[in-house]
Amino acid sequence: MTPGAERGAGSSAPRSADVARLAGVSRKTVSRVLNNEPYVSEEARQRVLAAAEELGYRLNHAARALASGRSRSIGVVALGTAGYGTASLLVHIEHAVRDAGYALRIVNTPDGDPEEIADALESLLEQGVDGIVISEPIVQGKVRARLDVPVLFLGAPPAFTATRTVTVGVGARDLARAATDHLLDLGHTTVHHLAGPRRWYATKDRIEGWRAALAARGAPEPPLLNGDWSPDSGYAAGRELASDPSVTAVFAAGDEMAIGLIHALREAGRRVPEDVSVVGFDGNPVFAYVSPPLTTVRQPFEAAAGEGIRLLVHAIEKPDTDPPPTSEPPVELVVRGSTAPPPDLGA
Amino acid sequence: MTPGAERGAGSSAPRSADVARLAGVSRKTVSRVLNNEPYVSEEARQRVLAAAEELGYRLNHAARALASGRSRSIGVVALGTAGYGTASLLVHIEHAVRDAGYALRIVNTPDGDPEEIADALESLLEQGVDGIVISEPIVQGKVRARLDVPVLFLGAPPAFTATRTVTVGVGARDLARAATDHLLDLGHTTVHHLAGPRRWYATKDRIEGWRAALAARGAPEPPLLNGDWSPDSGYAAGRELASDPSVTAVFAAGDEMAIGLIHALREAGRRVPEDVSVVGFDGNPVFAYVSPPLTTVRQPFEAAAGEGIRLLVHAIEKPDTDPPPTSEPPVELVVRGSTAPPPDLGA
DNA sequence: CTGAAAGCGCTAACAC
DNA sequence: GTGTTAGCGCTTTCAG
Repeated sequence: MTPGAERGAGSSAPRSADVARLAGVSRKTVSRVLNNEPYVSEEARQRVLAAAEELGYRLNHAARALASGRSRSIGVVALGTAGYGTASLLVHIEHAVRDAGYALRIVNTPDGDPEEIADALESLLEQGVDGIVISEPIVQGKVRARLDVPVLFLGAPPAFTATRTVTVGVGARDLARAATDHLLDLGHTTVHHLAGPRRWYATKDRIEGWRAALAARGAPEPPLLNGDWSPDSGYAAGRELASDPSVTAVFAAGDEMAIGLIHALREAGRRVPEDVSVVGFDGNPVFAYVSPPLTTVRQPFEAAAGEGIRLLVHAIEKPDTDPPPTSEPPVELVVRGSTAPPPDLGA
Repeated sequence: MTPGAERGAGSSAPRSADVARLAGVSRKTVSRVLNNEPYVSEEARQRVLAAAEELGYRLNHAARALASGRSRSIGVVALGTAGYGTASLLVHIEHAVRDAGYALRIVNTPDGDPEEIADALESLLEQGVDGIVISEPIVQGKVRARLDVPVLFLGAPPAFTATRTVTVGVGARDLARAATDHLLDLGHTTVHHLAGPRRWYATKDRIEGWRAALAARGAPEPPLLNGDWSPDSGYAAGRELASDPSVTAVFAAGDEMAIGLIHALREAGRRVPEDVSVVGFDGNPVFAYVSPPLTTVRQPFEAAAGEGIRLLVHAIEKPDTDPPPTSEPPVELVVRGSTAPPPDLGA
C-alpha cells in the first residue's frame, strides 16, 4: 500500500494528506492554510478548511513540533504553594499565554530548591517548550541549566543565564515601601516587618522596600520577623510581638501572615488597629470582609503576567527586533480597617 | 553528508544517534535504555547513560510522541477562579501527574461554558495528551467533543462520553450533609443554604447533601440563597438574611462566601455565632485565624487528585485490566468558633 | 500562487 | 541481548 493510498473508512484519525486529497490540493497547501501563511488563494483556503471540517481533522502538534523545531508552547516553573498570590499569577499567565496562541506546560517545584528547579527546567526543555517562565524564583543557590530558549523571570532579577532573558517586576519594592509609608504617615514611630522565607526573591524585595521607607524618615529599624507565608507563621510572629508594648505597627509580607498575626495580637489583648496597626501584602479580596478589614497592597498580577508574556513571546518570535515598550504597573494601596494612628498620639 | 555522519563540533543539539555512536551501540539500544526497557546488558546501559551525560543529551519528546503515538502527558481543563479550592486541587493534580511520570498541560476555561470546554478539550487533544482531567465541571449544556482518550471527571459524574471515563468524587454530598447535620445537632430548627452558581456540579452536590440532612430530620427547607463563590456574593446574601430574625444557622457552599456572609450579618447587628451560626466549605486554613474562626468542612483535594490520577493512568496504560481499588476519603468536619447552639435554646 | 521531495528524531517490528 | 529497516505526520527547501 503506497503512502497516501485509500485507507479503510473510519480506520484511524485523518491526516493532512487526507484533507489535501479531499480538497484537491497538495499537503503543502494544507499546511499553508493551517499556519495562516500567505500566498494561498482564497478559494483553496476555503476548500481546505471545509475538507478539514468535514473529516474532523485534528492537527498533530507532535509532528509539527518535530518538523518545525518549535512547539508553540511555553513552560512555567511554578512554586508549590496554593496561596492566593501564586494561584492568581498562574491564572493570569495561562490567560496571556493562550491569548498569544501558545499552549501551557506546568511543572511545580514544591520547595523551590535549586535542584528541583533545574529538574523542572530540564523536563520542560525535553518537552520542547519555546520559552520558559520562572515565577517568583528563589534566591538561594545556583541553578545549573543549559537554557537555549528565552526565559522570563517574573518578579525577580535573572537567577541564571539563558540565551535571552527577560524580566518583569511586580513592583514589590515600591509596594512594600508604600505599605510602610502608609503606616509612617499615620504617625507610627517605626514599623516592624514580618518577612517571608529568606530564600525567596519576593521576600528580599519587600524587605528592601520596607527598609528604604524607614531610612527615608530616619525611623529606627526593628529586628526582622520571619515567617513562611502561612497564617500559622503569622500567628507565631504575633505572639512574639504581642509582649512588646512598643510595637504599634507591623507590615506583613503576605495577607495570610497578616491575618494570623492579627489573631495572635488580639488574643493577647492588643486591639487592632487601636493598639497595633497591621498591613498585609497581596490584595486577596476576601480579607475585605474580616474584622478588621485588612489594609493591604495589591500586587499587579494581571499586568505583570500580561507584560511578561508579551515580552517573552517577542523574544521567541522576533529575537532580533526591539522589545515592545513596557510600563510600570501603578502602586495600589488598599486602605481598610486594620490601620490607624498609633495609640499614644491621641493621648 | 550521510545521516549520522560527523557533525561539526558544537553545531547543534545531540541526538540519540550521537549517543549511540559514542557508546558504540545502535540507536535502538539507546532507545531501550532511555525507556527502561528490559533486554539490555547492564554494561551497555551504563555506556549509554555515560555517553548521554557526556554529550548533554536531551531526549526529544516531540519525536518520541510522533513515533510512539503517546506523549506521556496529561491535560487538565481547569476552571478560571483563583480560589483556594481550585488552586489547591490543581497543585495536587500536578503532583500526582508528575509522580506518575507524566507531564502536565493546562487549559483554563474562565467561565466554564460548554463551548469553552469543548475548545479546551480540542486544544488538549491536538497537543496529543494521553488522558484528560476535567476538574469540577459545569452541569449546564452539552459538551460536543470527540474524545479518544480516557477522561477523569474529578468531583462530578461524567458530563459527556469518551472512550473510557473514570470518575472520582470528593464526597461533596456527604460533606454538605455533615455540615448541615452539625448545625442541626446543635439544636437549630433548620439550616439555610447559600449555594454556588447553579451551573456547577459542585453546587448541585452540596444542595443535595443539605437537602438530605434536612429531610432526614423533617426540618423545613428554607428557600435557597444564590452566590457565585465570591465573598461579595456572600456579603450580599448576608444582608438579605440579616433582616430575617428566624434565621439562626447558615451553611455556605464556600469558605469565602461564608466570610462575606458573616461580615454582613455582624454589620447588621447579628452576632456570630451567638445569634447566627455559619459553616463554610473547603477548609482553607487561613480562616482558622479570623473572628470568629470559621467552622467548615475540609475537601479531600489531595486524596481525590491522587486516586483520580491513579485511575486515569491505569486507564491509559492498562485499559484491559481491572482498575485499582479506590477508597472513599473520610468526611472531615472542622469545628471552630462560628457555630453554636441557637439563641432561644438557652433562653 | 502551488507542488515534490526530503527529512525532523524517535520508536516499532522484525530479524539476527 | 542487539541491530536493521521503516515509517510516525508534519514542515521545509526549492522548483515550477
